[in-house]
Amino acid sequence: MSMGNNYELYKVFYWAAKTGSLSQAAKALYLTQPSVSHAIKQLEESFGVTLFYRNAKGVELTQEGAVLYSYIEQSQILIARAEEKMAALKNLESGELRIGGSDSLFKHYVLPYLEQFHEQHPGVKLHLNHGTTPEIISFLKEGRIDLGVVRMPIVDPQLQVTESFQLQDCFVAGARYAHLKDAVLPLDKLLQYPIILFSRNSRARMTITELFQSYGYSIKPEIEVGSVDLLIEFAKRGLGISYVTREFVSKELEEGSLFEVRIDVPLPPSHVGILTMSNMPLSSAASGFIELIR
Amino acid sequence: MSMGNNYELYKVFYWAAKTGSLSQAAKALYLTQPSVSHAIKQLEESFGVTLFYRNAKGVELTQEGAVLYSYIEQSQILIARAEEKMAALKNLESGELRIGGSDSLFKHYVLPYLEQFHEQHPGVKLHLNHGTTPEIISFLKEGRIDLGVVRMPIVDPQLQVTESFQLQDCFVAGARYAHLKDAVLPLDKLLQYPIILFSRNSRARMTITELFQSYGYSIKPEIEVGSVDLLIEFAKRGLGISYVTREFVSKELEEGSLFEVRIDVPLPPSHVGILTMSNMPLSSAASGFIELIR
DNA sequence: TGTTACCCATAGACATGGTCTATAGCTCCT
DNA sequence: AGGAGCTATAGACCATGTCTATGGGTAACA
Repeated sequence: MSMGNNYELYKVFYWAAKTGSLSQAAKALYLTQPSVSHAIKQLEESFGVTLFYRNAKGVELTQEGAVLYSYIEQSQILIARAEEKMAALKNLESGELRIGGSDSLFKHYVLPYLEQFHEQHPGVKLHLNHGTTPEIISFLKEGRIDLGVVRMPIVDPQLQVTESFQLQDCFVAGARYAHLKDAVLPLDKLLQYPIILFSRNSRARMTITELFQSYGYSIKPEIEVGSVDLLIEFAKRGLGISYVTREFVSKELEEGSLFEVRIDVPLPPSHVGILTMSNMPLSSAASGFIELIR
Repeated sequence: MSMGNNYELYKVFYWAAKTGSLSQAAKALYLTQPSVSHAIKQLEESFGVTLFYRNAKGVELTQEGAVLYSYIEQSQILIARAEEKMAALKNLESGELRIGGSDSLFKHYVLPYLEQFHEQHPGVKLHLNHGTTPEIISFLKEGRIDLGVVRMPIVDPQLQVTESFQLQDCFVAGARYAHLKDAVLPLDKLLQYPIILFSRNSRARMTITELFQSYGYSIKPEIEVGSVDLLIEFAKRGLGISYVTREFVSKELEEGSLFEVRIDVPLPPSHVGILTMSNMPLSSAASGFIELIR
């Protein structure tokens, strides 16, 4: 018989050596004693060496057997650890979840889910990567994140999109423009006021620009800011009318520091989608999180 | 599917991960690609986790797969080492050989074989334990030595005896008794000279005492010494006639510093035997050595 | 000195499951 | 568009790992 064993035999050998008894090993492995006996014999024949002394009380390692055991023991322990670890990964007791998205989506939309997820699965490490939608898509394709949270629509055959939530953008203003509180403004009226928009090429910015163009107007911001927080802050201080996602200013709307400025055309809702790579399996953590979010 | 895998699957997983290709793994393991594909799928199902991303170029570990690999790689390396080591043990490139025997037998009989064995198998460590025959037998039964080299006869059902060599005891004297060189002495004549015997309860001492008794004489040594070397030395210096093993004084007999004192009754030859435990398998080193010695 | 009770070894029957061939689908490259 | 990689799937087959039944041996104990 040649080298290149059935590794299964090592498991049997390990238990036989560990328990000092073929019968005990058989019990531990849910086998019968003859099976174990046969397995050990196979190993011995494959090595051309006797591994155990057999006596009336059980078995005992020979010199050669002891040498083999010193290696196999470590090997088996590693495998046992591996199996534990895999179970932990599957049960979300360990592992990591890497999410990409914009800061504002994280803060106002993803955060509560992340908190809940982290509470349920404290063993899973969280990695957040923020960036614009195109950046997030790159991250995904490079395998740097497991899933991305971005605004719809996204069309990319490589990406799997799960729509998960609807957001409504709107115009808001602070106390200085209190007289607009109950008005419904036509677009041209609105444009007479200073407008504050997000400066970067965000989905929302593109949407509102296109909307005004479709009605024959061109919306040009008085102020451009780089973060949603500033958008809100500037509106509060009366520097103009901000175009923001309503869900992100719900607190301000409630407490009255901001109010919505209605206009006479419908603003299309925007959808938030969860992006994953199509044809690429999800990690347990990622699929667990997506399940939670829906 | 539950935990407690066929460890054979890990071997397949290892090669798939290592080569980054199920087809390559199949080649390495002398399997077909579908077998490997099936094996990986089994592992994945057993863990409830995807281990590889499949793409047109081959496969790539997922997060979970990478975790598994970090454990399995070590485990497989250990097994590979174990298999190498076992082959080395079998081929006597490593291991150890523990022999018990009396100093004189080592020096005059075992040593040449040991030298030859060591030359052929320099990787095998040698351990020599000297002691009397009963001590050697104890060592054997305690498992402290692999084989013992002692004088026959030995009767012990637990021991396996291989007779290997015949020795002839005889009386020798030095220059001072040169006049006895060509004589053949009757026993009573011999007893008029001072006799030097080994002091301990050796097989040789018992044999000669019994021999004289069977002829109605009692042999009482003038001098008792504790080693064969002293037995030889005292005879050389003319302190008396020593009873020694002829083969141990072959050098002295040749160079003429000692000569044999013949007597008129035949001295029975004694046999050297190799003792091993019966019903206990021999180590490769031990059986290799026994094979050499015969 | 039987008797019991535990070991391990062996033989032979059986069925599981690992391996194969054949085939299809996919992606990348020319 | 065609070819050459890759992996997945389906289904057949038989090797081999597992079982039951049995035997022999040793240790403990009455």
